[in-house]
Amino acid sequence: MALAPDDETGTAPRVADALHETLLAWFGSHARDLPWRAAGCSPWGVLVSELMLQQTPVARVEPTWRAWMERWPTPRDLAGAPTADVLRAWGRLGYPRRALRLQECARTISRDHAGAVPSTEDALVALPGIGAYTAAAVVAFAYRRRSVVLDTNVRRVLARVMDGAALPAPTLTVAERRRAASLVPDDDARAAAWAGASMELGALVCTARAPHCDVCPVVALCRWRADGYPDDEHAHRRRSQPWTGTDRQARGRIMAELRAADHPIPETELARVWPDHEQRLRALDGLVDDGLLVRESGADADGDLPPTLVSLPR
DNA sequence: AAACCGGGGTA
DNA sequence: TACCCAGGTTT
Repeated sequence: MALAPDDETGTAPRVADALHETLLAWFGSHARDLPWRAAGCSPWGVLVSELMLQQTPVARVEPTWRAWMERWPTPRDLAGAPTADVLRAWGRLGYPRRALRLQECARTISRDHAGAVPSTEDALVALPGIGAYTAAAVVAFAYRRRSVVLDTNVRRVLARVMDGAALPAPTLTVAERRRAASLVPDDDARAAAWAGASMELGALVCTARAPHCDVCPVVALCRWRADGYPDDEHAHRRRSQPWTGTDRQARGRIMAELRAADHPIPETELARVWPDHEQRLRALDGLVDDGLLVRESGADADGDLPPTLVSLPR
């Protein structure tokens, strides 16, 4: 009866134990030495890293994170900074709304939490820019407490090892979350280590395109491998996002121009970086709506119609 | 459930 | 060229 499925989850407890032992041991010797994993890193440092790591790879986040934490070591420091400086420091990490949300986050923490990063998922999820994944990650990595950290890497690892699927379903299901929860060790310290280990395996070994099964510590437990690497069942439903010529690219060009400028710029001058008039206006409107840019009327020296100027918010 | 939101690296 | 990558918010 030892290999009978767990009545709640359909998971054999013995498989879970073997996964834990193997993966935690592997993580002990293969974890990357990242600055937000250092012993002295504050919860705020962990939170900042998680916001930056939403959709941006480690290699590009690391230098920005170091400079950011040196400049604004605490939530109160960031809360008091000019938003223009925050957006410039964010640089080319992408999705600049995250920078705005991070500063809002700092202000809420300063005002409602006495400047201390909350340690519960409920309080964390209530903060701007923090969803289920980031809240769980802060609980695990900043406070070393048990949580269910389920990002795209963990989903892929579990889909392969447990389900024998090439990739997880396009959208996270309730059953998937419940199964992931059942695999998190009960103990706080081991649960936090499990979160790091399962993410790390997905990031370094069990990669989406070309997994490195030759060096995988759990290769012997992997159902996807045992089943002969079946194809992705959901391939027909996945579509990649276009980039060239999109509004997103236009927004990026405009933001880059404004970050580089040290004074307001006439709207018409932005035609230099995005010639299409209609699309430029649409992108500009969106950026203003998002609070990433502000419009102001230009100086009116001689009664002519003043040009509209745009700049980063103060 | 689907759309929107950046940008750089790699096969 | 196509696809990948430590998500969250809005509709």
